[in-house]
Amino acid sequence: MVWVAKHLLGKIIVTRFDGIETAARIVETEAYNGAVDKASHAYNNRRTARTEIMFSGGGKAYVYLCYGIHHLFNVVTNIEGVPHAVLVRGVEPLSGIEQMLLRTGKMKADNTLTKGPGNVSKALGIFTQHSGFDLSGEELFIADDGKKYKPSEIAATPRIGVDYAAEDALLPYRFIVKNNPFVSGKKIK
DNA sequence: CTGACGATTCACT
DNA sequence: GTGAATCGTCAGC
Repeated sequence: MVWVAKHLLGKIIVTRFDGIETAARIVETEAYNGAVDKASHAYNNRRTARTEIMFSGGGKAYVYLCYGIHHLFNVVTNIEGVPHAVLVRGVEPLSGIEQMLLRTGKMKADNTLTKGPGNVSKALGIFTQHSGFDLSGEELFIADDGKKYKPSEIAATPRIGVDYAAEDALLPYRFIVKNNPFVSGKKIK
């Protein structure tokens, strides 16, 4: 379901935790192609307590704690039993920016506020406890205001930070909005 | 139960 | 450019 990652560009992530609403438009995603993708946690249908959420069917959040510090937010995209997910790597703040500054401890709303998967989750207030949340619920969901990016505004590139996945790291499963300051990946790894 | 390590970020050289 | 921070998850004993 790689096309879903492309389709998610321009959609809006809305969170309503503790009565506070924040919203941000998705400008960068990465697809994780389940059983046949070495970069996926569910590679070879590896089924554990953590990856169980990806097997439970699409429309749910999968949040994973990485390096003991960063919470990475994914959207589960396939049918029950097929562990496909899309990682949100970059968003553009729309509302609740004051709250995002509070959560991240930043003073200014510059492009580092929601650039990179760890910052996205932090700014939106998403943590591992939200893993498994249904995205059609009231606290955490995907909205669509009709914004569409033209094909010429979108680029597909290899994924970032998954070099350990060998040849699968070269697959063009990362989708970005060209020239958007909230797209990550300036650094080379 | 124990040890190794990661879908990253940030401070420092 | 390099390396530390930091802890849940998973494989192995």
